[in-house]
Amino acid sequence: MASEGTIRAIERMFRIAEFLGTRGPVGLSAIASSLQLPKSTVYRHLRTLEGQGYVVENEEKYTLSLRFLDLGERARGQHSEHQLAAEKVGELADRTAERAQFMIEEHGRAVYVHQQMGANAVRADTYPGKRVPIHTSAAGLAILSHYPPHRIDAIIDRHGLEAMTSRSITDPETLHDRLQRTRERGYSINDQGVIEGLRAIGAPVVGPEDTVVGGLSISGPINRMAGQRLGEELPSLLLGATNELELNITYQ
Amino acid sequence: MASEGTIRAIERMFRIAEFLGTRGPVGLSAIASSLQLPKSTVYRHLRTLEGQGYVVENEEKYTLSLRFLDLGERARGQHSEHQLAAEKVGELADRTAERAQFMIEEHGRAVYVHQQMGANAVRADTYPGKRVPIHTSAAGLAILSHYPPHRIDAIIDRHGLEAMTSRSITDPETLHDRLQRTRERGYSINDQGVIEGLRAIGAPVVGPEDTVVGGLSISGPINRMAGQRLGEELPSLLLGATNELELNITYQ
DNA sequence: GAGGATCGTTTCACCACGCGAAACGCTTAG
DNA sequence: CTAAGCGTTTCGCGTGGTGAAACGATCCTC
Repeated sequence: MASEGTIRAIERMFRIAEFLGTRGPVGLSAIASSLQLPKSTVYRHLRTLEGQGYVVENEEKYTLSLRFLDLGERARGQHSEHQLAAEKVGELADRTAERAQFMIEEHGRAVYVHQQMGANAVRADTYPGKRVPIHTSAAGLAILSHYPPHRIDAIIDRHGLEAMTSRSITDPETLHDRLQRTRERGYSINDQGVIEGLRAIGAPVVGPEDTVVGGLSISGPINRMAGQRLGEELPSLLLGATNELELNITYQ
Repeated sequence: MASEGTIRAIERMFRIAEFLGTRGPVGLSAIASSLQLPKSTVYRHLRTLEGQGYVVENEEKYTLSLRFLDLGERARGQHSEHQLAAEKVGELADRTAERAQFMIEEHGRAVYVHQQMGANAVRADTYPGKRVPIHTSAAGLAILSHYPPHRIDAIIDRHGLEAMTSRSITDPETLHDRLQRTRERGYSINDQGVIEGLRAIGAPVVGPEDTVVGGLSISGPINRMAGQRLGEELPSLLLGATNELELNITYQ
C-alpha cells in the first residue's frame, strides 16, 4: 500500500477520513480499533483534521465536514467540459425520462460527474464522485473504446476485471470484442453488467485533438431499454446530445 | 496557524489541496513558489496525494481528483436531515420560483448543503460546501437565533463580523438586535447583507431536544422580495416547509 | 457506593520519517 | 550553444510523528 517516498501520516489521515465517510459519526476508540492504530495516533490525526476544519466533533463523535464537499465541488467545477456536460445530462434525462449521466475516467476507474433522474428513472445508489470499475458502466466502456490498446491493458493490469453480476465482462478477450463493437456501432451497451435488470447505452465525448473527455450514458430497465427504442430512438438522442456537447466544448 | 500537537505534514497537504482547488490545473513549481515551500517537499506531497487517488496528474499539471467529491457527498449524505431538507428546498424553489437553500453551521460558519434554483431565480456563485460568514446569510441568522448567547459570542470571537457589503451587520449589538427580532418574527431577513440588491428570508430547522439542525432560506431580488409577498406570502411558505421538515425529521 | 470497564486525553522517550538544500537530466527559449 | 526553466532524485540532518503507558472522567454492574 505505502509506496516509496510517500508520506505515511497523510496516508493514515485518508484512511481515517475514508473510514469516517463509510461509517457515520463514530468515536475515537472505534476508529482506532477498526484501523488497528494506536489511540494516541488517531487522536492526533483527528485533532489535526478538526483544526483544519475537515472534521466536525459532536458529543465525542467525529464526522466528516462539508469542507470535503467544498474541495470536491471545486474539483468538479474546474473543467469547463463538466459544466457543459451537466446541461446535456439534463436534456437527456428530460427527453428520455430515464436516468442520464456524465462520467470521466480517473486512475483507471469510471467516476460519476453529473447525473439526473428523468420522470420514470429507476433509482440507484449513485452520486457524484462515486467510482465504479470502468468496464461495468456504459459510459466507461464508451471512454475505453477511444483509448489506445496499451492504455486499456494498463487499466486491466491495475484493476483487473471485477465482476458485479453474472453478466459482467470478466476477461480481456470479451472486453476488447465489446469495445470493437462499440467503435463500429458508435455507442456502447452495458447489459445488466452492474445491476440485474438494468441496461444502459453510452457514447464517448471527444474533445480537441481526439482526446476523450468523458462519456454520456442513459440507463433504464430492460423492458423499456429494448426493441426499436434501444436500437434507434435512444442512440439517436444520445449521439445527438454528444455531438452538441463536443461542439460546445470545442467552440466554447 | 499550526496549533499544538497537530501534524504539520497534514496541514501542509491541505494547503496544497486548497491551492489546487482555487487555481486550476497547475504545475509543481507554481505550487511551491506560491506556498513558499521547497519543491522537493511539494513533490513528495503530490506523489502521496496522487498515490492515494486524491490528485490527478495530466501533462505535468496537477488537479484535484473527484475523490474529494466522493468524501464530500458521503459527508452530506450521512445526516438524514440533509436528505429530507433537499426535498423541501426543491418544493420551495418550485413554488416561489426563487432560489431556495438549506444551510448548516460548521465551525462557526454557514455552509450550503442544498440549493435549488426556481424558474426566476437570480444566479449566484454558491454551491454545496461553500462557506460564508454566518451573519451574512438569512439561514445563518436563523440558526444563530436559536443558539444560546455564549455560543453566539464564541462565534463572534472566533470569526469577527466581517462586512461583505455596506449593509452587512458589523457589530455585536446590532447582531443581537436582529436575532431578537428574528425570534419575535419567527424568521430572519437578510437585506442585501451579502450582495447588493439581494434579499433573503430564513427559518431555523429545529430537531428533537430543541437542537438546531440547520436553516432553510429563500433568496431573491429586492423588487420581488417586497410588500405583501415579503411580509406574508413567502414567510408562510417558508415556515410551512420548515414545519413539515421538522416533523419529517422527528418522526422519520 | 465500591469496583471495574471504557471512554477520551496527556505524557514522554525514541528513532523513523519528513524535510530541504543541492545536484541532476531534460526540454524549451533566445 | 547557452541559459533558464521544468520535474525528479539524492542524501544527511534533526525534528516531528509515533505508540506504549499512565491518567482522570464517566458510565455501568453488582
